[in-house]
Amino acid sequence: MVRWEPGAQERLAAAALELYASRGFEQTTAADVAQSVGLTERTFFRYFADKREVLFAGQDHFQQLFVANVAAAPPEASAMEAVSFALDAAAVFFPDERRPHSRLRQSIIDANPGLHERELLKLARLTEGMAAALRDRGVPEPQATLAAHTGVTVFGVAFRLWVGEHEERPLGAIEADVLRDLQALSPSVR
Amino acid sequence: MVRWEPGAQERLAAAALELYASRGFEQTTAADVAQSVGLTERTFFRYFADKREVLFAGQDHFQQLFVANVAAAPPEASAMEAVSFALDAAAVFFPDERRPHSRLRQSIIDANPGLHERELLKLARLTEGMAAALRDRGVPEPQATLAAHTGVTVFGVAFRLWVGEHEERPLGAIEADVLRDLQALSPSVR
DNA sequence: TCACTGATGTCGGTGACTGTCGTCAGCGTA
DNA sequence: TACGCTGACGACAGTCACCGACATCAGTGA
Repeated sequence: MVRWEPGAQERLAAAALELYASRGFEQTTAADVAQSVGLTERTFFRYFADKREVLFAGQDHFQQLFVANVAAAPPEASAMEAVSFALDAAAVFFPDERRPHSRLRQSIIDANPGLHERELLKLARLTEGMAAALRDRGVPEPQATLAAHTGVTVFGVAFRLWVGEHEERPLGAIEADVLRDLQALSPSVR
Repeated sequence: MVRWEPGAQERLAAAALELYASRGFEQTTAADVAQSVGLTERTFFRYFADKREVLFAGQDHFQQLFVANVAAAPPEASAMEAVSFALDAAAVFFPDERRPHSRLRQSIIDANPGLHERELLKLARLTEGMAAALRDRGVPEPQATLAAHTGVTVFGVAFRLWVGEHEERPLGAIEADVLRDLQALSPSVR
């Protein structure tokens, strides 16, 4: 007989999503989440640095993939072309089957400023990772940072559209449209 | 005889900056800050929603000015030209005399992830405000959001350079350079 | 058989934040 | 002059996020 059920981290993450969605983030204590899967508050904080972080587990994996595709772009590709490669990877990471889950998660985040704040931090880390990967490709500063910001902005705007109600296009198609809109913006300066 | 010294909020903000800088943000309690200016912890939280917010008082004023300049751009100006107007306003808000203070403040923020998180939230609010102002000018979505992101990115990157050591150019000059670098990036896609 | 490991529980503490109520100088008003 | 009101603050108690230290014990390998 096993002493504890396996997969504590996954069970905690699933329970947190459910409770945050039903009761609200602030109305749910870390102890509530832990107790709902037969664990203690202390164990919750062993797996997650804080109460918000539980919604962002797996983010590291996504970032790794996103950034890896910058490095995987052909050597002769320009900075923005490499960014475009990474956007393709992002679209693969979020297939349509994942949309309902992403929508629920996003609704929780949107309902709480603190969670929105954490989401922005994750996007900032994504930007930094991407800028570093571009620098590794030989892109100088500040172009590397600017291209990374551009890529993450396109991803962010496209993702928000993707999880929006009534939206049915796949993420990749939305990204392409957003990127086109962005390019149409620049020439109008000066 | 006055019952209390006036300017409680300003005294608290100044004391917080000083203590966060000397002892570190985490090593300073809200009670420490309050006590150092003869007030109680409770009063600290009457003026500031949380311990981080004290470093971002005045941000509203900046945002107001930034956004107002989008609206003040000539009616025939394009989205990116209106953004460029706002960037000019930002440069006026941060004259060179302000640089030492900004540098100190930034060093505190950079030393703490939680403060960095809050800074990102402020920049996101700036982006939202700017997007709304652009929409008021008749710019459609997602162009309004994209132009706003672009503007805030340029401001953010330029500001970071401005507070960097050895940097002596005024903010406006840096902004112009960054904007030029950004524009040079786009044509390379597709 | 036994030492050891690793995941978890237990306990106690700190500090961020909040609701509520009491206090009192200054001010207007009769 | 007396009186009542208001606004800024203090006092107090409570909740909860988070953390350090130590105990527990099933499983594992020698």
